[in-house]
Amino acid sequence: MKFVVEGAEHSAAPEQSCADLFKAALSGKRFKNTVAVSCANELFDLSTPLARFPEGATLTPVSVDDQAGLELLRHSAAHIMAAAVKQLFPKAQVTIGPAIDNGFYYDFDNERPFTPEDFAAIEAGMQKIVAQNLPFTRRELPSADAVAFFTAQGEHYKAEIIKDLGAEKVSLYDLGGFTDLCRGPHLPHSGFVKAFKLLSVAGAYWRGDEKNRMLTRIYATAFADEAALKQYLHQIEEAKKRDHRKLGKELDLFAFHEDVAPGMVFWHPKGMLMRTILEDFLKREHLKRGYQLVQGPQILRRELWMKSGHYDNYRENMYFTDIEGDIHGVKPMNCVGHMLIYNSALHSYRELPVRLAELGVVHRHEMSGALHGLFRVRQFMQDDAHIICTPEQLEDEILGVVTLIRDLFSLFGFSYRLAVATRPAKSIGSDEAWEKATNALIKAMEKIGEPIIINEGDGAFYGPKIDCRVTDSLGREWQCSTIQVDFTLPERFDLVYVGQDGERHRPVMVHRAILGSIERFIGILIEHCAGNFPAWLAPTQARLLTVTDDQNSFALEAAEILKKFGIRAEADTRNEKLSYKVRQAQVEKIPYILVIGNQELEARSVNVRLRNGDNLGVKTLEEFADILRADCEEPFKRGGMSYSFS
RNA sequence: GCCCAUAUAGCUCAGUAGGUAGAGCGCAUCCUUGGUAAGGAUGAGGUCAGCAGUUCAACUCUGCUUAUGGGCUCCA
Repeated sequence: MKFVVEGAEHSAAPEQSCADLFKAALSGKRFKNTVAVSCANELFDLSTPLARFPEGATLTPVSVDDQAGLELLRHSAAHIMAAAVKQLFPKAQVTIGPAIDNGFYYDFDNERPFTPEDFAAIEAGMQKIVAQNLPFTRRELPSADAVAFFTAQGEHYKAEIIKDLGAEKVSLYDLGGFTDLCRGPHLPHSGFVKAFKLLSVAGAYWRGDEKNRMLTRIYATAFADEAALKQYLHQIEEAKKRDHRKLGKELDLFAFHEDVAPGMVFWHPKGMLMRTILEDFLKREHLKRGYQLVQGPQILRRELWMKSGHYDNYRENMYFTDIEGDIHGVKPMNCVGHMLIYNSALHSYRELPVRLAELGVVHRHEMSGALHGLFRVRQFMQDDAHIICTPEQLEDEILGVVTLIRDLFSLFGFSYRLAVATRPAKSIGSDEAWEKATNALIKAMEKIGEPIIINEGDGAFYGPKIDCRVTDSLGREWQCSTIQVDFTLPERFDLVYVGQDGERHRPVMVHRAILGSIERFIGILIEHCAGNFPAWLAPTQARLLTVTDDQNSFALEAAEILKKFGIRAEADTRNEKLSYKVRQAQVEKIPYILVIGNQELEARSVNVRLRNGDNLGVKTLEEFADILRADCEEPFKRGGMSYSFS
């Protein structure tokens, strides 16, 4: 038989394996790293007989250095872990163990949950298996036989999986004395797993369903060499350094008082200042774009939540309070307030679109286990707005919102992806309304030149939506913005407008939030820039440091002058060495450090040092103000926006 | 809500066969007036998360509660 390997034709007997073919076709070094074969986008074991492939097929070697090879290595490492666990804990049942981003896991059902104290023993067991270079051998069995096989071994989860698969036959992989149900492919032998580490244990429901038994999941990672593992562990450490919870404390931005208000933020002066600058900017930007700022009450009577449907669908996430025997609900969303504001007058088609915006504080009772720093809190502010328009205006309105998304995220240096979510199986509204609205969303994205990604059936039950995922500087994705067309609320609240024909018509209503939760966004921003906030947002923009007490009065005077320029400046006149003050300002990540010694004092100027250590030399206060102003304005130019100093 | 781990000074952490606690940073006072990432001395600071139990004795062991961390589930 003939095959194409790396562009060249090779022939081999059909009973030979891919390994035989590659051994002849590849250099020794290349062959040594080859762990699998790829043919027509499908992966196979290296031991697969050539007869399995069609004459003339292109067989691509998969190296352990490839992404695909690494995934395969991790999957095999999961089997090795399961084998080691079974040796140590024969009563433990194995379930599933896939490769994931950055590693792998395996879920076990043991009489007692595993703990990190078990790691050393399990790792030692894995090391033994790795050292033996045990082969992964594939065999196929009729499903019924496989069920009998696993049942006899007491592996009831495996038997259940096979039954649910409903296939005629299944493949099994043997590794030493351990057999696992698996599609494969796997490494030729366990010796390829040169570096691995168990990372954590976690509870995980069988099949991800909370009604099922909770299994013990062991998270781990594996690499083809020790250096890659070390680098990965180092990367985890680096990511921890920019954890917003850690930086929030270090930079004194915010804190939690878990004993009195779990899941709710106490904003300290610096954090609140930053927040205020951000909110202020958002408000101005919304006004510029034709939104009207409004504000509804924080608590509203239960009857209203019944009308809106929140009482039926969202009650368990809401807080309620009894006021003179009347149950009131704390708002989990801002919609209803905006509906009432719209309905306070009869609107003409001439007034549409009405865009009501609110930096609204909402409360949602998140489950205790779900709370996570600023990312998941129980009280937060949304940059929320509701657009009420005619069906014809919908496309332009969506375009406006998508443009705002583009401008705001590029301001912070995030990249983002938009996706349209279409009608789910369970939903309300007419086909025509769904189709019209979905098309408007897609057309608006086309107009602005965004790639069209469709998430079929992922819309809300009440309407289609556009979701936005932003990517931060570490390459992590976050769901922030959402644009949702809503077919229910206009009905429930009987929203109308008077058309040109004098008749009453039902408007279209759109919910939208850009940054989403302000708390969460600030958390993301902190990690995105590692606490090095852009100059326009930094709580302290410049700190004046004196070399000796002799410069103190000028430093205080200079700080006042800079404040008059609209700069957030402060003087550090403490009796400490300059290097000590520099270090502290640096640790606080203050964008500009202004040093004043006798030289600068004489010239009534400052020596400008940047947070990255660069020195811009001696500048007058006016010159420095210009530098800082330009630095603040720079990011706004990207979105064609402007930021004015107060 | 579920599984595992954790809870010691304002912060970061150490500690003890079970005999009521330490360091560094920060803070205060003093000395020092020093040119770009930590000058020195002295001092103040803790009901060892909360509640119960075992014990002559609990920060330490046990149970419960609360919260936090890592996950699962949830996020109409």
